Amino acid sequence: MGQEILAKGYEPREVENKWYQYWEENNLFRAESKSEKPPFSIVIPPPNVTGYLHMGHALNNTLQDILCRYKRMQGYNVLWQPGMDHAGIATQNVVERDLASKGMDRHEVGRERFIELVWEWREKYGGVILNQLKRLGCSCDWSRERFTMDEGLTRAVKEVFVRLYEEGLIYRGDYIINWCPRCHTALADLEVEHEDLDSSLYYIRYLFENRGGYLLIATTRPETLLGDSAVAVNPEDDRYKDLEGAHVTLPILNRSLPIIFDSYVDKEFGTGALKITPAHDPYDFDIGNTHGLERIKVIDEDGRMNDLAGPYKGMDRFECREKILNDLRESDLLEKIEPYRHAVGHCYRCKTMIEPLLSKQWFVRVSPLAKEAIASVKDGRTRIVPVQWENVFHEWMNNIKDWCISRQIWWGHRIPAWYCDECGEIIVAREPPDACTACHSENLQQETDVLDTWFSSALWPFSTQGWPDATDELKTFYPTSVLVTAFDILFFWVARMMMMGLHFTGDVPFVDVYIHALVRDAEGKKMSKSKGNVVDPLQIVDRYGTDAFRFTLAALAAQGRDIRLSEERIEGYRHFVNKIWNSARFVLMNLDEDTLIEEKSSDHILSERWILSRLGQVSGEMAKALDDYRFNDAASLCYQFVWHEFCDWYVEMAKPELSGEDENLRRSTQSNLLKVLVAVLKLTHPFMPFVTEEIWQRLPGSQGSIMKAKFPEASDFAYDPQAVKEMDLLMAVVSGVRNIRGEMNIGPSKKISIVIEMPDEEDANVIRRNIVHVQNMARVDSVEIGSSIPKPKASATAVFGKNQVHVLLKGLLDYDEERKRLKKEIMRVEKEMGVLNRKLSNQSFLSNAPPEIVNDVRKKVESLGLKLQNLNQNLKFFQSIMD
RNA sequence: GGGCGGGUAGCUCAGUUGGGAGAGCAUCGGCCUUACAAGCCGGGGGUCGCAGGUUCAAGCCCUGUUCCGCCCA
Repeated sequence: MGQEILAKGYEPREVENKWYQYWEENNLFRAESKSEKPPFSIVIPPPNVTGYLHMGHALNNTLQDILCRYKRMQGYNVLWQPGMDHAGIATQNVVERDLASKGMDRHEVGRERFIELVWEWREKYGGVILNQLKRLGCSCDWSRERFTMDEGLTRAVKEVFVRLYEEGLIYRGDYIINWCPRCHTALADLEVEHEDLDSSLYYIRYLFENRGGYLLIATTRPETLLGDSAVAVNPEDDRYKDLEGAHVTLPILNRSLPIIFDSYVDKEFGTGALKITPAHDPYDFDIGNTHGLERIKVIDEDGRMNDLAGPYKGMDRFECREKILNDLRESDLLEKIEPYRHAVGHCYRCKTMIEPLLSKQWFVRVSPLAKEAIASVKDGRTRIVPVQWENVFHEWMNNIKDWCISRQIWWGHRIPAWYCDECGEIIVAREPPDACTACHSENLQQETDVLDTWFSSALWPFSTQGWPDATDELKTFYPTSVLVTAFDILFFWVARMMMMGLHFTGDVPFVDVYIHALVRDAEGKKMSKSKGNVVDPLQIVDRYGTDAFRFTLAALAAQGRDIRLSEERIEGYRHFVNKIWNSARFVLMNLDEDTLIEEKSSDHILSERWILSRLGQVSGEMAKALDDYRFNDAASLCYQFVWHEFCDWYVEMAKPELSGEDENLRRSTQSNLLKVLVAVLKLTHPFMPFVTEEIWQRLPGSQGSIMKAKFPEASDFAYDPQAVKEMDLLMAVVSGVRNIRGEMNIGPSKKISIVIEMPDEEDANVIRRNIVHVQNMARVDSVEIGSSIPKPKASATAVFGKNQVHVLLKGLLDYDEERKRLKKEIMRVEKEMGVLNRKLSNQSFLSNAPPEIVNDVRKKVESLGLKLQNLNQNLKFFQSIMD
């Protein structure tokens, strides 16, 4: 009994830092650039450099860590590639706020200095989240950390930009884009969040020229009428058939507007007549192009009315709306206002209302790239799990529009394009050119815009591995094995990585994409700062320990469903951590100093043959579940096995052997306990890295970290069907007695005698051999076993199949209680038999159902029949006593 | 408006080729049985949203319907 005794309860706080440090110091997270081992690689979805850990990160990274630890234990050369993106707009905002607090703005400090300040900020405050990931136990290879603004990744960005430009897949042009007047930059369509708002539909009279009357036009944005260049109606609309060639007068500015015919116009909406403002609405822009209309821009980049807005010049767009409505009212041109609810776009960073603006921007021509990505999913080169996301992916990819990649901010990859002051030539190059390629002028200006952060994130799987160089890392780890992410960046990131990866490496960036759930609060709402329902993962970790938290996330991570996180659930799994701790405590307390795991199987006793059989099955099932990304199944298999098989039955059955006289049996039991505990720790390690390491390190004979142990396989343990069958019988006997105790309120301290009636001699022998366990687990004093023993008087009986267990209860038995209990049981069995008998008397069931199903039903009826017979006899017996 | 997902025990959710409805928590009863009261033993609790249909057999497949959530326009 020389083993170190574990503390009574598991205290995560002390343990976690210690082992994380140990893992790092021993380089256990390091991937090998070249290796004989098969590769397994994951690139982390790079968090923002400004970010703090939230529940989404916690789930996302826990799942990745589970996979990485599992694969490492299976002998793979695992790379978990960590890093961050530079979050252009968000980071710039942070540093600008900093400046503002000192009464400055970025224009005062200038571009160069400002970028220096951002780097300084990044060194000082950026990347907090990476240390937070460490508290979750994440086993990233930190020696390979990357940042999208690093030199290497910047080189990849330039290379990609130049090549795409040369291939004609990047172009610059005047288009309607989404403009954020607060961030002062263009945004991609994806970066606009639509929100339904209660608004109004304004009906405005556009007077006809050269004839009486007016055309009534409905609009949600009256201030844009200043930029109108036409009015459109549907050519099929009978109401407006006679308007061919007619003109109306634009209210207030009194310009003449043609009436045009376009089938885009919805006859049902408003009055069926649409004002066309090509410079301030994406659809109007398209119609304007079709009809060659003038683009009149009346709102500027600050969201203010410009010179062309006439009397409204200088007004804010919302102020202008009110003023125009007033003016229209005064001129009797505002006919009515109807309440109207519609979706309005907002900036995803700052929530400011988006202004669609005509602007010169850089775009990626996406559809040729999308084709390849679509094909790669269709032919299975990339597999999306769960599969239903494939539809969403295809839906979006098939309707994809060009991607606006230029941003009017300073923090980011500056677009490698130069404009010639002399001839206007555009030069796109990897290095700054000395002179214009067309006119040889040296007066060149570099483009001031930077690239969308997602442009660099799209290169992440290969830019982090050294591309465009042909590095060992690329050869070893690309394509990556799986990408783990939430669906909300399926388009932002996943699709774009696929397009870029396929185009530039010729191969998919990842073989699998596992899309996991979104974490919501207990009410099912998305967690957000503005709602104030954010739960800080690190507070949870502080309260319950990392292992309990991680296990909870895994247990809740069912495919295709959102996660509602409740603290009760986490608390429940903290109990599980403690359960494992205490089972280890028990095992260690009962080992000898020289106990070792032995591999003999011939003389194993029933409980050992059984637990090893189950261990093998569970190991196989857990591996299968993890291979299929069914994290919740893997977690619950683990929970069920450890608690309800290992602890509830096997450990209990080891107790008499440990305290018994038989020295050999005692030693082999010790050995087997250790063997099963070791396997349990290994199976659990990917979910609960800390507690398993802590216990592992205290086990006799364990060397190094549990991280390097081999994950158990089904074939590591002998499967013994006979043992499983015998154990079922034993469990039924024990449960039968416990059930009677429970229902009749006979406390465990009251010792009882039982009589077991088993017609089958072999069954009886099984129980005879294991009688000590029946006594121990059911707390029984004396037992009698036989093939036909008359039911003792004053006893309660548990019936299972053809077998019966009578519990002698002289002086303890409440006859009435026992009759009630029997009647209840009889009713239950009769109900069940009724269902099955109806099946058997159904001719079409007998002829159509597979024979094995019919056979099963027959067997069940037979066994239930025996049980019912016994139950009825018992009931009759009690009734005769009562009489 | 288009598309997707979901309604299963009081709560949160599993349920993988259709074949006897499950788990955790909560609840009730009994226990300090020398690993664990963060524990042990036992019990109760569901017309699987509603209505049809296919089938010998439907929580699962089909149709319709209602409610909730999300995505896209």
